[in-house]
Amino acid sequence: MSADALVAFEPRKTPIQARSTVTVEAISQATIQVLLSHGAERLTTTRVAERAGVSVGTLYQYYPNKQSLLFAVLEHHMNNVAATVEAACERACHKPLAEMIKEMVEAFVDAKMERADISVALYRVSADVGGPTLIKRISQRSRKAVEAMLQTVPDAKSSPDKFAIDIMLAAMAGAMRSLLEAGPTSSTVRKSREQLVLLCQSYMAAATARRG
Amino acid sequence: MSADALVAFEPRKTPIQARSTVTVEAISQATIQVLLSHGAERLTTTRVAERAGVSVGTLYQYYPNKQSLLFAVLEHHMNNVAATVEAACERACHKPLAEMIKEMVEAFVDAKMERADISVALYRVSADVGGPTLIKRISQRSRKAVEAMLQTVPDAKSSPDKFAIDIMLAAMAGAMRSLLEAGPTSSTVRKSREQLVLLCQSYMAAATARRG
DNA sequence: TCATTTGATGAAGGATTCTTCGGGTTTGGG
DNA sequence: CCCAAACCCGAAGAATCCTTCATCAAATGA
Repeated sequence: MSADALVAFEPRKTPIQARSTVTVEAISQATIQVLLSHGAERLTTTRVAERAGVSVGTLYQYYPNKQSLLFAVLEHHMNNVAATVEAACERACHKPLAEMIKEMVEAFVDAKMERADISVALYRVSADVGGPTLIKRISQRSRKAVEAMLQTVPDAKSSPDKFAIDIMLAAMAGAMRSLLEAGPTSSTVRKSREQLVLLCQSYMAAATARRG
Repeated sequence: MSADALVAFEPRKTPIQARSTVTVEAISQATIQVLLSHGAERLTTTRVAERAGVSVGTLYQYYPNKQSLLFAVLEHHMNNVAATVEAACERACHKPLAEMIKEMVEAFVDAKMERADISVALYRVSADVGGPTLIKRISQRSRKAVEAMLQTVPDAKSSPDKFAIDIMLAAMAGAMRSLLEAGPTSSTVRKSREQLVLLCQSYMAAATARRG
């Protein structure tokens, strides 16, 4: 899935009148609902249109194909998580390293858990919709946010390099995925949350020491 | 995908004569080759049979459906990686903690890289074939191996609990997935390998200290 | 050798889904 | 009020693909 292959998922037409704006939003919501109620396997364009209360033809006026439906939802979800992480990073600037990491990780976990059902459903379709490409693009945003945050640590040691941050984020996201796909209880979520914090804290501390 | 849903992927008939053993193996190999050359999207039972040099009917005599083809390949691949990790754990018993982790992580990374192309292709189909369920089952094997290894650390501190080990393995696997899907260069692989070691080492050290 | 079991064939049935397009409806400005 | 643009409709085209089953071939072993 090359980067420019994503153009095949871009909207076909932009809503102009208020009427169509509502329609597009309804289709987007219907996509999520069908995904949750019927599963990715049995998500059809007809079913989504039906659920949205419009006809298939209307759907195809705004989304060029079935994949673009899921792509839009995936993109929105990931942007949402990335924004949450970025916000946490800004809030945590100038605090001690351990606290920075804690806030960032907890923000991520909480954002994912907020919509755990959607997260799990999207894992399933991610691959068919340019997920990896999208991930590359969006995780860079998070990486930069974390990087900026780390450069404000009070203690003036040098901070970990880009590579280490990428590893940390990938590890965090990967562990979270495992957790979500296993169907976590509120107890395991709580424990995972703190363990994930510890994981990232100890790695960042180690990566910092190495270079400092 | 519940655990007992996996029965739908189990072989339909077991080869008895040598002739059919060859056939089944050919089909399995053909599945991988079609997966790599045509992609998961365009992997059809007919194409696999064609590639294997048999007819579709023959294919269906041993595999109950299309998914079972991919399931078999996925299962084989994961068993292979798990076995490699287990072997590394046994070799690393009684060594210092840091070295244990190093050998385990490196064994995992190397096993994945050995068949990087297959790994990436399987990530794509994993979800459609009971991947998460299979992962749960097989990652338990790795967890137990690591657990056993950790109980032989010379230094007599208490070792991390099951939960921490699960987190570590999930993080390791998740980071590796990110790496593979990004299409790594030999340089990034080398760096990732050592960073992943550091990640797991520092986490295990921290988790041990907490409880010790 | 011959009957029985095992293995292989591949055309065709059956089902599903994506996507288009010709035609009707609504909106909003002039 | 009127018209062009925006919007919506949904039956039908077109393309795939999965899976079966009746039939033929090969192997086994008694």
